[in-house]
Amino acid sequence: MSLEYTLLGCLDVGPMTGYDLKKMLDDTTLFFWHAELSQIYPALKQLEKRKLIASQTQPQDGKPDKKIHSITPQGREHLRAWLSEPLDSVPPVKNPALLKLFFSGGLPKEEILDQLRCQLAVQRAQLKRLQLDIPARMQSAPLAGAARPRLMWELARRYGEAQAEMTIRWLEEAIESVEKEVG
Amino acid sequence: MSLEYTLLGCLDVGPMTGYDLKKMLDDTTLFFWHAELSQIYPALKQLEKRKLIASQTQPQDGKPDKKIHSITPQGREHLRAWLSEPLDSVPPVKNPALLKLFFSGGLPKEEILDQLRCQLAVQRAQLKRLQLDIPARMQSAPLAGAARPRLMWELARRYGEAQAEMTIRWLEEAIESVEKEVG
DNA sequence: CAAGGCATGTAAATCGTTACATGATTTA
DNA sequence: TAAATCATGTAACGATTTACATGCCTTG
Repeated sequence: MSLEYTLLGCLDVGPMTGYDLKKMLDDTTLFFWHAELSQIYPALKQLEKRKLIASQTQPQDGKPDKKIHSITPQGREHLRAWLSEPLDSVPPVKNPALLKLFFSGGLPKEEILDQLRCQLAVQRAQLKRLQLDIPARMQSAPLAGAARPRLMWELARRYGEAQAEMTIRWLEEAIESVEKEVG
Repeated sequence: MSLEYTLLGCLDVGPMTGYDLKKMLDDTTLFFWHAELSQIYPALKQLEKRKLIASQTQPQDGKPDKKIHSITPQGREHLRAWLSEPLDSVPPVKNPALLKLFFSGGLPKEEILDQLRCQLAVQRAQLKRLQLDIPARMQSAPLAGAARPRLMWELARRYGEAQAEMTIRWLEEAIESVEKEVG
């Protein structure tokens, strides 16, 4: 259900093709939302049928024609209604790394530590990406100029950064706890 | 795919019914993993067909017969193989709260603040649950006695706690940033 | 000359939620 | 007396992923 609003939210920034939408998601929301092209194209068709977006076709040669989608006034209204709706519960989370750790009590100590060290490397790489790549990509994304959207984007990025930093601290402490443990 | 390992991981602790498995998940892993009964029952059937678990039926009256599932040696081996497999990428995350904020740049300042304050209340409640309810439930969960599993469970709980604390700090700062903002 | 970007999609399969169906016992 | 707990499941729907299909142009 959120994919619908994700696409409307992106198109609220400016007209785009399905391919552009995928790139925009990968460049800006990847660390808190993602979607495949095979999911985006049918969703766009459905949004058009509901008159929440409109499209115009731009002929090309050598490539399939470009279909440029734009949000309609009804679409903008629909998006706005969703944005105003309060989110009053903790979103359901699925964290396979934590799940694995949770069941790893029976493993040899060294294997648990290997797993935790691997996660630590992954998270440190992720933090670097959030501090270097993402800001650059957000800068170059369409209409990043307006003050208010830029603040929102920066807040989202800061969340990702804080999340990665927190996870790194937690992993460092977890490694210590497991190392110290008797048995 | 992870549901399969989740069930094996739980049954590695001791034999249980589908209903018990659901309760165990709700009591211990809820803040990083969950599943519905309608998903658990078919998954158990499939695991039994693959000889990774076995079941025995206990007649009852007034209620459907209990089906008590237990992990087989092959099942234990299967679980172990999964646990040893390194997780070398950032798990894909979906955070609808962050998604909404990301697109809220066009909303009146006060509406953004309402949304953030609502999230703050939700997260404070979540933190309390992680500090009070979850430890109590983990204590009463089957075989919580063994030292190594208990350490893993405590590490998972600490992650949830750190996550909630981080989110609260982030929301407090986000509210300040939006309040201060001109326009 | 292989890989990746550009540009569209469809089809099949899997994963997950919500609703339905049954029915006794216990608790508020 | 209504709701929750115990206990099993199925069916329908919706969301998501993976694989398939096409084909040119650019970059390394």
